[in-house]
Amino acid sequence: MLPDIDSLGLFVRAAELHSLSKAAEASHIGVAAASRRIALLEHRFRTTLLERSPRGVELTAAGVSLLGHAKTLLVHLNHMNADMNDHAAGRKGVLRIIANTSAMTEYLPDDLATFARENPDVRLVVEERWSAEAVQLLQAGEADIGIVVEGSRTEGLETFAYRTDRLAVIALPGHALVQLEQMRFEDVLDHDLIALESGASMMRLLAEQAVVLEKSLS
Amino acid sequence: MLPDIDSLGLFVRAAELHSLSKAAEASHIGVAAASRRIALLEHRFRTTLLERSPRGVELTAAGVSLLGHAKTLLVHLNHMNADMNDHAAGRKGVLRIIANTSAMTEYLPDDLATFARENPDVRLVVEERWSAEAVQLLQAGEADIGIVVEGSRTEGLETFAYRTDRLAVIALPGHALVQLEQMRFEDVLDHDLIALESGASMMRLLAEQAVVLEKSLS
DNA sequence: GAGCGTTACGCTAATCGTAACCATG
DNA sequence: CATGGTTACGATTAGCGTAACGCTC
Repeated sequence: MLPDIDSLGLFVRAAELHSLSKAAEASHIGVAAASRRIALLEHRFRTTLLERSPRGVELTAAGVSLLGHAKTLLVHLNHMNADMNDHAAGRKGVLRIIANTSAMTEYLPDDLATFARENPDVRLVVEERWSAEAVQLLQAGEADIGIVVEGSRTEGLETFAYRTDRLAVIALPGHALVQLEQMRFEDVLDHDLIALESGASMMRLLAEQAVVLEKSLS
Repeated sequence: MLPDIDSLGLFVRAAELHSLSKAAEASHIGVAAASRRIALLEHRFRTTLLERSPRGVELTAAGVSLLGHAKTLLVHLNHMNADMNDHAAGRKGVLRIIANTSAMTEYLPDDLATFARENPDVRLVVEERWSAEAVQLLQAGEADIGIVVEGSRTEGLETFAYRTDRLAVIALPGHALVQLEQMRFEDVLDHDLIALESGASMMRLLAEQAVVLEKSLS
């Protein structure tokens, strides 16, 4: 039911070289075998993939579709192989972590240092991204762990509470906010704010809270 | 060099059922064959994937890594198969289009109607997303065409100009802006605006232009 | 001894390369 | 007639199931 990898690789080469013969050579098999493998692929899919002519092959519509899938599939397979090579070489693998700005600067460095000390064989790759991007990368399998701000849309992902982040307001001495005995988020909204870029999830979160309070971030 | 799909499928089942025998049965092959296939996989990767015990199998660290890769790989393979089945059935495939709000409401419906009339065998799937999300989906191969606002980060993607969008300012009669003979973007920035959500790319674009003019959106 | 995984041994079936065969510019 | 793809045939080999075996609870 499922097609085999080698044939897909052959197909990709044939499609890109516009030639079965070249593809066969590149795949280190005979032309006859190549022809049959493609034919088998077509029979399996019940569709013609290549338009044959005496001076090469061209993709059909179905071929174009398959080419896209096959290429990303092969790329993924290479990632897998690389990972497994890491394991074979003793490294226990790569842990890809995506963190937002606050985690990156606050808690993460310490935690990562501890983890790295206890697991010297695990290679850590850390990237800083906005929460929304982090979720996308996680869903695409491009990363293993993401640290995002509360309230992010995390469909299909497992979530755990990591740390609590405290936000502070900085104002000039004598500013109206400083006069207050107890400052609530609501009070802050009455003033102009200098904060993060508007794309940051932190800001989205603040904006959502502002809406709840029937005010707006300005 | 590359592992075969069937073995990966077997491995996934073995990992999830914690049993080689069950996995063999589920894969419609004998236990002996299953054992050998896993052994071959391990030999190929030069790593042990499963910890054997008299009452089943458990994943090793390398096995956990492989399981993740194998599962997403198999999912992708199913997508591919589905697509090819579409082609076999005469449908020329699915064109997945991601559009932002303005394209969705302005130009796209007409263009899609025309295309659908001329290509009845192509199934169209349209989704509305913000430009940044659209780019992510395209890069992940989850969509074929995206319509985004100018200035989006489109690394690794081909871009073409689609349509020009005209923005309008709506104000009460007698508003300062209405008095102007000719209104420039710069002039608009001197006033408070009610526009789209701050996450929308359109807003990012406006904000960038505002920065160029040394003003700010408020 | 019941359950589970592994190894040994024939056998079948898939796959290959060589070579002869078509089609087109 | 040179180029590129296809089909035929014999040989190789990779993969299967049956069956015997080893280990642990």
